Amino acid sequence: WTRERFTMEESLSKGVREVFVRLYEEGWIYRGTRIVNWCPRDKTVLSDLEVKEEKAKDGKLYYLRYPVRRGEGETRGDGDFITVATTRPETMLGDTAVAVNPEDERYKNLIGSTINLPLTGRQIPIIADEYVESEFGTGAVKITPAHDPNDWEIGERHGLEKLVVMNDDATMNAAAGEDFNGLDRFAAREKVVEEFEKLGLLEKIEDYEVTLPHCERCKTVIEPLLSEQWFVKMDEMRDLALGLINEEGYPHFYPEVPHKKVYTTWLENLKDWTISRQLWWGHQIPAWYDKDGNVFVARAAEEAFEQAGTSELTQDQDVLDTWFSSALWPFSTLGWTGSGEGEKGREGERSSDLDVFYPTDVLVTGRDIIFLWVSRMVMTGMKFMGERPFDDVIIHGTVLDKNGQRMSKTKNNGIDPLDVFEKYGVDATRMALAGSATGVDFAWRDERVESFRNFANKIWNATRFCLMNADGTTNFSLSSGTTNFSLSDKWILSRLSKTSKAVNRALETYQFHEAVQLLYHFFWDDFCDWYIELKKDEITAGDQEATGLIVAILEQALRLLHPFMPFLTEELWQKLPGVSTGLHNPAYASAGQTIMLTSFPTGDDALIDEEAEREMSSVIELITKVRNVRAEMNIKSSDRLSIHVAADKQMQAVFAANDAQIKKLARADNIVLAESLEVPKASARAVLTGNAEIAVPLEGLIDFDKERARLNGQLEKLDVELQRLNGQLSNQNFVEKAPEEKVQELRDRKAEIESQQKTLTQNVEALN
RNA sequence: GCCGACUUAGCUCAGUGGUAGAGCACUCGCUUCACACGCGAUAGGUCACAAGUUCAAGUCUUGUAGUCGGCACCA
Repeated sequence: WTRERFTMEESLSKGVREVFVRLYEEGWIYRGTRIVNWCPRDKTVLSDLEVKEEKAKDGKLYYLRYPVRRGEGETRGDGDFITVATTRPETMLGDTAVAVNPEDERYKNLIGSTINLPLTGRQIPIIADEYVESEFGTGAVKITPAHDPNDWEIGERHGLEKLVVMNDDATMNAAAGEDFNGLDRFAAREKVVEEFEKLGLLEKIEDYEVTLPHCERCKTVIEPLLSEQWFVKMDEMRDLALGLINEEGYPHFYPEVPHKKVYTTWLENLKDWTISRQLWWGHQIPAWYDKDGNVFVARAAEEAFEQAGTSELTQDQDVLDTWFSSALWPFSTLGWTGSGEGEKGREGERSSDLDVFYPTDVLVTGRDIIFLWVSRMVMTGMKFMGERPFDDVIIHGTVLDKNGQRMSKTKNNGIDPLDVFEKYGVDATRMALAGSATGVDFAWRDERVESFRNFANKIWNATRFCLMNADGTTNFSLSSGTTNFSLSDKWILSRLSKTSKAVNRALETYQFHEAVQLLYHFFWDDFCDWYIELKKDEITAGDQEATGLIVAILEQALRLLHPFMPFLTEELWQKLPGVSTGLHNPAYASAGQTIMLTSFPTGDDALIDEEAEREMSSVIELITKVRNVRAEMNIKSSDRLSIHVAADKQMQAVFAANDAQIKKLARADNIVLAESLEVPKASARAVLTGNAEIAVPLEGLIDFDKERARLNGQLEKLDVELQRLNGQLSNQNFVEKAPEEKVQELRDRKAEIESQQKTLTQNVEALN
């Protein structure tokens, strides 16, 4: 927080003025009169990016007849009109020409003629311009250079007068004529149409689907208006950004599709950037004017006075587009002011933040500001730092409402994050969002946050359990007592290491949802549902070694979870016995004790134990099968069972070593291990992977029909899989062309299924 | 008009050419002493549609439909 920055503070403002002056001096910033996007309500100019196109409800196309003049002061006969079509009839008051395509046979003989422009008493020429498409409308276009960007360009080409007929609030001005002066643009539109009708010059009105530009902020229809503003020339800026992405591939977009292409295409078609705004809030433009209107661009008033040789100057009242200062963010926040302070690579100076941190690694943002912000940071970074501002850009999805609609104030379908925090907690919200960060838009679901609230509660309770018996436990380390590790210890350490490695891999490529899933399932399924349950007896009995180990594993898990659930994990970590600054990354050994400064676990290859994972799978499978028997046969949990297991010597040894844990979790009184089963007919049966078999004697409890149905259900499932395997294995092409490993894998699986089917079939027959 | 993405369980979404997954919801059972915000066991799929490539397609190619997004034009 010592580096908190705000673009309006002095240091950053200094950078803004520096950049403005330098770009002005190089001719990359200029002041000019152009057709701009004007919001008549906010009374400011807007950049193209702040204008949103929306379909108009009742668009109309008006066909207006302009009388063609025959001789001095008179028009031709009744039929001598040229008809133009327009969606904005009021702009005809500012027309200074009518244009037709030079090749259009209908109008060829009229080129060079003059029109008596109705309602104005003005006379305007008919000109020829390639821009006009003969097929569109009537093939004749009214030209209003001061109120339409395309018309303005035609006006430039033909040296037409640029007649401004509107005020800055979109009312008509005196140039529009006495009858229209002061009328709002839409009232003027109606009046123009009425007048044309009266004159018999309104040919027709057609319904017409039209999209209109709206002010992004206030939704008012934008008026294209001739206005003097400040612009950044984009030719060189665009080339800097295009060169970077085309030649060096920076920035890397995550996900690359579709953002890289959209970004590149936008750059290729870029027009100049309007940077002045008629607003109160912002960086005031560092330009001063003398009484004759001469411009002095300077870093400060004194510098302008010096240039002008007078202090009789007034500063430009306009401010800069907010994105102008934001465009400098990657270096202005690191101390760059252009004056040399804090800048890179200056010999003899101590290393500055700019030296250390620029270029940055990654920018995280939404796609709606790729053009507004990301592209401009790239441009100014290249221009003023000489290198890219960041390597990677993560574009995350947009949060939609529960119906998949974008949230908006007008629809009132937004959610208040503070309400969500209040209801489910900040950590749950954070993890729910991280778990949704796939780059794709996603619908907001309270239930999803709720599930992570439940997860947070799970972590809290698991920690509580570990701490209940941890009094006096101070010595914990994953490597302590290595020789005494039980199967479940080796298994959980292997799972922890694999999870750590996978989480790191996921984070390296910004797969946050993947990291969230890994951690959720490691903590809940592996650690809570299995490991804690397996170790419960040892821990509640006060086994110090077991407690030390479980605390060590918990401590690692909390570190892994910390970036996703910072408050909860810090709170719990502080409560763990034996935590100290000794666990910090060595660079922070002297800081106050906090989980924030511990190293992020990377996993330990030495702890990965495939054999332990295989053996543990067998134990889990055994317990699950017995639980299934219990559930399907409706055996009360208070009824203790006896479990008979037939397995090879190796598996017998595994089950024997975990006898106590199996009894506890399967709620059994004893386990009989042997090469083959010798049990009464009234037993429920199941098969395990690896040719093992179990039976649970249920004298007086078994329902033979139900057991038959249960076993047949399992047989059916196996049969479905077997059919598929047979299909593949009988395909000669598969056997010949698929990798040998894959073929062998299927053959092994087929053998496994056939063995299990054989056993299950015998079991069913034994029930008869 | 141009470009792009998406379409997988009831809902919201993951999914790396090789046995389709999660959370929530649903069904059944459980006062098992960390947690009912819980535990245990199930059920639920024509991976939008059609063709193609491949031994093998949710995954690659093409087309179609629908949904959404971006850009442009709009006399």
